[in-house]
Amino acid sequence: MSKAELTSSFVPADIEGPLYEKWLNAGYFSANAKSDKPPFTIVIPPPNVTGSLHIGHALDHTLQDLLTRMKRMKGFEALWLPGMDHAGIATQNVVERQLAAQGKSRHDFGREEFVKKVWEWKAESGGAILGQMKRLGDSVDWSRERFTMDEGLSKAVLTIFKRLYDADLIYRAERIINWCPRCLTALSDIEVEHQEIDGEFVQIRYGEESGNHIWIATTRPETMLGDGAVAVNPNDDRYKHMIGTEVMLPYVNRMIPIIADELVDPEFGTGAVKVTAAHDPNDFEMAMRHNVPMVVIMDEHGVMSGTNTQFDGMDRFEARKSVVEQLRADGRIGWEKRPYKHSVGHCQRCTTIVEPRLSMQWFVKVAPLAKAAGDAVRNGKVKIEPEELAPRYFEWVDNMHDWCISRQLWWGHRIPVWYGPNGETLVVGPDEKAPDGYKQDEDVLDTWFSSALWPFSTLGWPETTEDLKKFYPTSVLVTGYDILFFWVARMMLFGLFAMDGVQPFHTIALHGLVRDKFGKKMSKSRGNTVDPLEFMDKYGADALRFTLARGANPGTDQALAEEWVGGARNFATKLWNATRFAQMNGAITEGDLPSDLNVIDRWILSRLNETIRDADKYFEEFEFAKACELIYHFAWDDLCDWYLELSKDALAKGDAATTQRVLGHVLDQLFRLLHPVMPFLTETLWTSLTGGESLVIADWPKFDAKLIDNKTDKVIAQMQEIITEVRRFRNDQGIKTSQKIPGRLIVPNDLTEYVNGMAFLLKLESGDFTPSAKLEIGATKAEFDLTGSIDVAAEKKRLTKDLETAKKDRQTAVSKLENQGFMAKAPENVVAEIRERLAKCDSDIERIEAQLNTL
RNA sequence: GGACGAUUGGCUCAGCGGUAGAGCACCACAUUGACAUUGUGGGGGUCACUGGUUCGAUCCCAGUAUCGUCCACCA
Repeated sequence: MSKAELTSSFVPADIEGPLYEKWLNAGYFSANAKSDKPPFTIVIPPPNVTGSLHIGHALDHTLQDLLTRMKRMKGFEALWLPGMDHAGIATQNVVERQLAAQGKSRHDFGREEFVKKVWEWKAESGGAILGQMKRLGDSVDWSRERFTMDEGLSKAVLTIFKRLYDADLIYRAERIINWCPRCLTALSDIEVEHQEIDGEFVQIRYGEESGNHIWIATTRPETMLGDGAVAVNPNDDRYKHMIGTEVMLPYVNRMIPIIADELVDPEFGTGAVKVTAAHDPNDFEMAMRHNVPMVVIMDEHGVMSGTNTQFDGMDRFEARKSVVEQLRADGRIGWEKRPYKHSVGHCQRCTTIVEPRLSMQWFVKVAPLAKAAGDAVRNGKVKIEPEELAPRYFEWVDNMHDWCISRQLWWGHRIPVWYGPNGETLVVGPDEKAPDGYKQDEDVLDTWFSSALWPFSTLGWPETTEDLKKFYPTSVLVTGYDILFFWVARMMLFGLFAMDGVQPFHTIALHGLVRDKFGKKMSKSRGNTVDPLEFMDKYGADALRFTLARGANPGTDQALAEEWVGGARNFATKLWNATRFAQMNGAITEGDLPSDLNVIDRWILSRLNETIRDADKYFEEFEFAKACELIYHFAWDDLCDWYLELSKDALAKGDAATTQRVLGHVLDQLFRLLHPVMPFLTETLWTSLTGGESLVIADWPKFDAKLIDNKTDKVIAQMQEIITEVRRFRNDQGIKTSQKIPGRLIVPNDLTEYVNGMAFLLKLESGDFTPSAKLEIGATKAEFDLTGSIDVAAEKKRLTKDLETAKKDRQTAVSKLENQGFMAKAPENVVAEIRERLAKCDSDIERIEAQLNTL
């Protein structure tokens, strides 16, 4: 391939699409497997179903793709396990919302037709979101994409269901579950979000004042209609005598017993608790212990029903008000606390307040599964990065309640249980059929039930496929900590169970969430969301990727502002122009590195190798932010600001084969190192510079210890100091940057070779002149002819300031060296360093004072 | 009520037992031939507070305060 000259000084806006097509068509993403290394498999979360790319997905995707690209360059066969799942509430909600906009509901279609409709919509939006993800430059071989809803993976769902059922780990029972009256389905515990709300807390009297009566306190007065008992603590002296007696429940006119249960906290409220067994999990527990009747008083919409009171037909919140009013009118209310802050569960999807409700559901018995999932991390089979997040995982896994897996939706995997005409129950596995006359359970499975199968179902399980043998267990799961419980922990539960104790992945790498520029959570209602597509349009996919990767400290949220993306775009431009400069100056990318390297060459090669070594380490440790920071500063500061600048003189003279080769080498390696983060840009620059086929299939840069040369740091630091000082002097004297002035540098021996280079940068013209100003920078002297008079005041000000600083620094050093404790206990190198510092301060002070005197 | 984390320049965040860092923002100057999506120079922080350990603490320890997140059956 020939080298292509870069013409414009800006990165073209349209490199992404064509490049991605090129990679795809060339088969780079699937064809570069090198078999001498174990496969690197990465599990990726199913994209959301909102139909557009969310910034969180962009982050996920960027990091996953980054690792994949790096591993491929390192010679691993790196595989993504992509797919689309989300067979759950979210998907159904979206479609139902669309139907509602047309004044229709799913019931206008019937189950079969509705499911078909969701499929159509899903294919469309799924395709859209995949397209958007591709714009980020993913290196997925999408030919392996699988839908868990398709036949093959339904098989996995059937298989695991039957296995769990046969192992007594799935059961059906009537329990209190979280019910969303809007989505009309059961929810698992983690699909419920608890929020503090302003509620009420009221004291209510059961029974007549004249007779046996008791004051209870509740935040949910309307549920009194379903009370089956009142509970008190058995050791509560106030109520001991009442235990076993009965009180009259108002309106319902039923006598309910007063029972004793340890669960009741005598300190709280009145110390007497109403027991609404069918609408509260605690009450349900107590009711089970004491045989209290369970009365359901609401229908699935949260409307009061079946109480045979005037409240039937009222919405639950309306009923609450109404019940209190009636009680008040009847003199049954004691104190009322309003507002009363307490925590109430909301449906994660639609924010409706969840109604605990007694109903028949399917559950996974999690205790043994969760134990294994916890142990896998405890015994090191699976590592959580960063490890600070492990306690969260343990807390959840070790205290998990049984998982309600049935959903009263139409979209999803139907529960594979069939009921016979005589009450038979039959679990139908794959390749089995229920007998005629049997009817399938109407409910579908929780999304996460099938998502939990991801690491192996996408590889063909339950068949023992070649893929499964090769790629399971997978290597790394990269995802946000927000779905640690939803998805990650569930994959652990099922993976360990289905695969006979083999973990689904060895590392869980958790990143944080993307927040707005002030670190606030993004939300539509707050209006502070950002659109990744918009940023990609404006600044390019690479700029977005770089921004996200640069902000990705493990497990930590990152603030994202448009300015940061702009900054990343600037970085891209910088690299672009550095490459143009290299091309214009004949950078060479072939052949061995020359042996006649000067100190500047040795320095940049040393810095390059340090950067390769450290950035590689950081990438491997999922420290993306650190790796990016390192590369950024190497590229911009070391390479562009110093190496290129210091090389200009030599390059301008046209006798710089060594510099040309070193420059070509450094850029070549830099682009390899940066490729996983900025694939499009580096591909363009690298192929243009080297004429290579593609960076995607190039080798990862190799750290070369022989090129580390720390002695060069000191020399370069000296040169940097000289240049900075002279520039500062020029600046203080008001000399234009572009203006050449007569001047010369008198440097110590080790710098003589670079005098011309420095003078070139500082726009100093040698020749005969009478110095009108002098500077001393360490062992270097600088002399200038400023023709006119120099600005004495400015120079004095500067020197005085420097003098003060030097004196202060000197004092610090002196007091340390005079400190006997320090001298006795501090390590030698530290003492030596302080001594050096003192010496430098002394000479600085002497020099500055001398200069001041001459002014 | 538990768990985890945070508190560092105007903003967002790194960092570290040995004279405080970045990006952006700010001020001044500059249209120089890689780059104004730039360059050069500059200003700005007693590293939340209080104790302790240490020759030395922004860093380690304890406590306090504030904030954030997650978990939890407080009616």
